[in-house]
Amino acid sequence: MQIMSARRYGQFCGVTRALEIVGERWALLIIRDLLVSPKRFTDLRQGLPRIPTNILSTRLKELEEAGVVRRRVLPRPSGAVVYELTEYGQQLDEIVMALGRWGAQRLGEPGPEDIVTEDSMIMAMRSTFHPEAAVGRNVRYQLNLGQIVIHMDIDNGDLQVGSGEAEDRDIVIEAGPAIKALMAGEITPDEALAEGSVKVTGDPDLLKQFAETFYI
Amino acid sequence: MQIMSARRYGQFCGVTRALEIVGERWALLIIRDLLVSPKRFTDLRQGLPRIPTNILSTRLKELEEAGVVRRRVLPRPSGAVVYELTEYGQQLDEIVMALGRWGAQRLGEPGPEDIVTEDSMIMAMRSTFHPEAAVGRNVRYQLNLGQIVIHMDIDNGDLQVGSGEAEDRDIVIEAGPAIKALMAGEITPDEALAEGSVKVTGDPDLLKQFAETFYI
DNA sequence: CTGGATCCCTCACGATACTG
DNA sequence: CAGTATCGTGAGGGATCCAG
Repeated sequence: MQIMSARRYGQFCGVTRALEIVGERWALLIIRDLLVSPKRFTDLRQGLPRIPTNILSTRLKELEEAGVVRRRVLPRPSGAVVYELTEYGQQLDEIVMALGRWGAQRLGEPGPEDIVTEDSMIMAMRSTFHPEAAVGRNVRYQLNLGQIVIHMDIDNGDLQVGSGEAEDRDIVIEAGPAIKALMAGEITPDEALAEGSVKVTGDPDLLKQFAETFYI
Repeated sequence: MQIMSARRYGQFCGVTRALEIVGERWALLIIRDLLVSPKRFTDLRQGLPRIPTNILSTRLKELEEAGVVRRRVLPRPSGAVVYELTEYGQQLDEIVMALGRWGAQRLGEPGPEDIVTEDSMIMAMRSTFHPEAAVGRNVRYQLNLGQIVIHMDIDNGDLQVGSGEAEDRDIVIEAGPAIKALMAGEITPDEALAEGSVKVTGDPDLLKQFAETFYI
């Protein structure tokens, strides 16, 4: 008789159950990246450079078993394996974004070893979007952070965030970690431009609109 | 120079930061219980019987350091030590409730070792409350689950959940794990009463109202 | 090259005993 | 009551290897 998996909490409770499913180390970060798009094993590794492959492998199996992730083999000739969230897994979208907003309040300066990934930025932009500031507007932002390029398309107040350059962009914002200071209200758009920590190509007023639309 | 704490994820990201703060094992369960009320060390142990005391001790220190929990010594003559959430910690309320709703969808039958605690039930009732089903209503439910007795007071559509018996209660609901089956829609109130897995003292129609107000 | 499996090592966690 | 001390175990970290 199986006494009790040591990793269980021994309570009949929703929170407890949730943590047994996605509370293990790395699990919610895998889900964060899969919320952006389905991915191959190697793509997940790139988005989480410090995860050991055996842990990634184990987590994917556990999440698949729990019905959070689905492993899918693409049809020939590709034959590639992709991992994607089930509908149940997609339900974590709001929770992961809320956690991101909560944690962002304690993001100080990036450490020397800290990296920024494309998927984490896409989720960050989605989670800090304030629809009430964008009602009825149409704008296309492109954001360059070193190698990372993403775009935010606001169509009639609706947000779409994606990888790569924006088509017909209204403004290109180029920044480093200062983008967080700007979005956290630690500096104003004017200050950011003045000190050169944020550069724009296009109407600088759009940077103000940006900061009023995306903030913690 | 401190290279990097092994427990860090090495990313400059809100989700990552959040998980570094509350992602360790047991942390969110401690917070779940503190969301209900401030507690002493021993109270926390009772609500989390399987937590080793050194882990509880360590987590409390980490959470205090992160500004999530505050350790407070009550004034004389009590002199007791209580742990309570800071305002930053309170912000986890919605997240913990959302996790509870998400995990509750995968709560099967309770295992032989599974226990139910008062605080977890209080959070479960808060998180499954559907205000739109209670607008303008005034009801006082008492819920007995073995030793555990809690009450839900709906005052003009507003919910307050607390420990112990309800004053001027309209109905006492007595149940076991079947309360979850009822709230998950796996059985109807009529079936629950018919098979005896739920018993009521008071108007049985109030049990239907209950199931329409509190559900996953 | 993708998608892992395997190995070894370390440290966080778990169980229990003990103390101011 | 409110924790600390001790020690064993297993999950996680890191490197390497392997099959398709």
